[in-house]
Amino acid sequence: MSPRTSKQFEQIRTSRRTLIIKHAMTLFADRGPANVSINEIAAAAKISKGLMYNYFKSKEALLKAIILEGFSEITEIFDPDRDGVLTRDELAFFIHALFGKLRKNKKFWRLYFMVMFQSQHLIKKILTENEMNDIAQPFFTKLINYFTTRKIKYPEHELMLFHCLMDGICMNYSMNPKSIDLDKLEPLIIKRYC
Amino acid sequence: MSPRTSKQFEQIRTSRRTLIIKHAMTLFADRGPANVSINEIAAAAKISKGLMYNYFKSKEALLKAIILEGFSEITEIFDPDRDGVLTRDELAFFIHALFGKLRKNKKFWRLYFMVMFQSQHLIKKILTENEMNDIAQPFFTKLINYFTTRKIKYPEHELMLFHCLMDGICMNYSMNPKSIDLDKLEPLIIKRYC
Amino acid sequence: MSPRTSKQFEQIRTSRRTLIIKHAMTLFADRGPANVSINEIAAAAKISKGLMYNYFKSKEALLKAIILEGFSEITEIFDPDRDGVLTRDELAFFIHALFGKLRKNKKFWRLYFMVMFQSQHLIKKILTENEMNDIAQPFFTKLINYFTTRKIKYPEHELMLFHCLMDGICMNYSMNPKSIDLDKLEPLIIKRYC
Amino acid sequence: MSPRTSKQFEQIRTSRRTLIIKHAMTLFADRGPANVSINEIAAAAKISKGLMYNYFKSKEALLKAIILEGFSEITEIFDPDRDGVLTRDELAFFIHALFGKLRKNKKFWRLYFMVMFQSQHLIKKILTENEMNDIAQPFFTKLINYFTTRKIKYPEHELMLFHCLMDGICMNYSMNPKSIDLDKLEPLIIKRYC
DNA sequence: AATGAATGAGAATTCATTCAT
DNA sequence: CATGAATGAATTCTCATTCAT
Repeated sequence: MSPRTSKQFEQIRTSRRTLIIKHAMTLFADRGPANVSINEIAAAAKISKGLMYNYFKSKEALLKAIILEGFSEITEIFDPDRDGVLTRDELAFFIHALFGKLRKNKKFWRLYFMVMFQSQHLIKKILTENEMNDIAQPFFTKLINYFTTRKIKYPEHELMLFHCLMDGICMNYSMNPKSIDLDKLEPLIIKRYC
Repeated sequence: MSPRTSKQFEQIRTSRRTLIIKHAMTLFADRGPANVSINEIAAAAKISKGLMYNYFKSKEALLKAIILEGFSEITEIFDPDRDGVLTRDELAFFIHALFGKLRKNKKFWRLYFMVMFQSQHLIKKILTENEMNDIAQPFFTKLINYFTTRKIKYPEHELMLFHCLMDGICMNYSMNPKSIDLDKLEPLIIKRYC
Repeated sequence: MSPRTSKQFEQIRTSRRTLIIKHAMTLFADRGPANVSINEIAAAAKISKGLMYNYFKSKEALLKAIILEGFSEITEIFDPDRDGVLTRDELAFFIHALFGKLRKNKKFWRLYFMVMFQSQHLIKKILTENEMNDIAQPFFTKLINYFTTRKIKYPEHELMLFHCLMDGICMNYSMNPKSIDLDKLEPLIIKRYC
Repeated sequence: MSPRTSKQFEQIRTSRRTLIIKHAMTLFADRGPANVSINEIAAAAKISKGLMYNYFKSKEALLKAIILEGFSEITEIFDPDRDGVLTRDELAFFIHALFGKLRKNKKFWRLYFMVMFQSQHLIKKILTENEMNDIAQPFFTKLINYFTTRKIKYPEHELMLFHCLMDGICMNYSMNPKSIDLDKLEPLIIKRYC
């Protein structure tokens, strides 16, 4: 057998990393990061405790990585924007896309809310790195324009309401999917806002 | 010297208990129950670790006590209703009262959401004891009637939206009060729903 | 009502002391001294923790008192003996008396064996105080004479056997009374040795 | 450097386990399990507290392991017997073997009696697992036959006496070896019973 | 790269004992 | 004499992290 090439090593590293993140996320989301030990994560991912530290330098680093990974998945939906204007269809698409992500990543959302409430200092560090604001802010600005254009009296307040509604849906759905019927809610919201 | 009367002991116990709860709630809400040690709570309350256990038989019991105490404060707002019908004014009052509680008990709400996400098994035990459902359910039923009467097409979905909106507001406000302008939102919501 | 005389106080003290000892012995014997807290004893005796310390200056002192009290009950049977000779009837009576005490004080015997095994240092202190040896030794000497007179070849070894047999019976009976039929054993032993 | 093989790890584990058990048994036997802290055991074995828990998941588990280990050593003597009959020689051998074990494992016997008295619930759990009864019972049955064959009037009572005598010897010898001259007792007992 | 033995700081909890009243 | 609030040392146990191999 020929020795593995560095490319093959690279592939092993990447897939193993993904594996660790996958298992850690499930455990973290189910029981809270504080209640999951490195041991358990290693066991779930079928690697040794020591190797874990080869991939993530600490438990906090692992959590950060998971949050960041999840963010990039989710922040994509704020992305499009050729011009600077938000159309009805674009907003409808955003809502649709958001709900799609939510359905697909229930577990991540649950973890995200957990961390959000539990250790804001951590989240803030991550948010800065990720420049969350830079991503969401333009979208919010466009939403305000959108509401202004549609003669909404207090567009910033409308934005708040929209934002809180979305948060409430994400929170409730990620915590207890059965309590929220996303399929029914989606058209209702689109009808109301678009 | 005559021994202390049982009434004196009771006073001591009550005030100490309140003291512990006060400090524990602040710490729990700020950093999450899992990240606060009994030691820290005792230090904050300026009592010995041992005394903590004289008042609460475990950390979990302390958390439960705090949650229950907070609940009883909050569930009052679901209360009134002589007849079985919800009027516009009553709904407006409910929204007003809810926001009032929210403003007053930011810390508790933050803790509540935390626990909600972190340890649903715990919350479920408490909720059962507290018969949360028995309290909120009738209100939800009345809200559905309310929407039906007002010719809303899908009253249950409207309820979901209302519920999520309120949750989103409570969540965002308790986490970061500056991000939400309750005073502006209140009339807007009342106007929309009442 | 006239104030209590010092004699009345004396009576209160004595009966309370007895009460504490009674409850403590039961608890100690059932679960082992190390697994019973002062709190529990006080609760069982329906007095306050503080008062306990008025009667016994420490947990160890309480245990000592119990052991001593029990000893004096039991060592009585070694007592009689005007002359220096042990007759058949006297030995038979001793065996009978020993079994009588055993039946009556199962709990104490259990505790005694416990303490014996667990903290010999403690027992030794007590034994010295009580001059256990001074009490049992003359009896053992007489038993040796007794065996010698009856042409037993190795009287000291016979003593050992007798001693071990009695210990074995006491131990088994106190630990699990149902496993030993004292009523049947008594005549058998008397027949063998007297 | 190549990583350690699993066989090497196994060797480490076995030797460490033995080491811990050895030190723990000495300490437990000397002062009683309840009066020995994990700290002390770890110190005696010159390992860290944490490592103890890598080998035994709790103090109780450690105690169980010690008791079980000791049992298997001791219950061997109840073993042989092709046919169902106990001969004089076999009984003599049993007595000899028992005393041999006793001499060799004084410490364990002391611990065994301690645990027996202190926490019967624990012992019962272990005894069940170990099927102590299944081991001793057949032997007892054979002893009864043995006594019956030899025209002993009340064979079950004779068994009781034999049993108590043996217990008494084991107890006294394990507690204070100097008080019992096993070498002299052995032939006496064999002469009497065989 | 991989393993899991080993560490040690720190967490929750218990409890004998003291002491103000 | 009586009470029980209060203390603090000790105990069991957990777990992130390190490191020899």
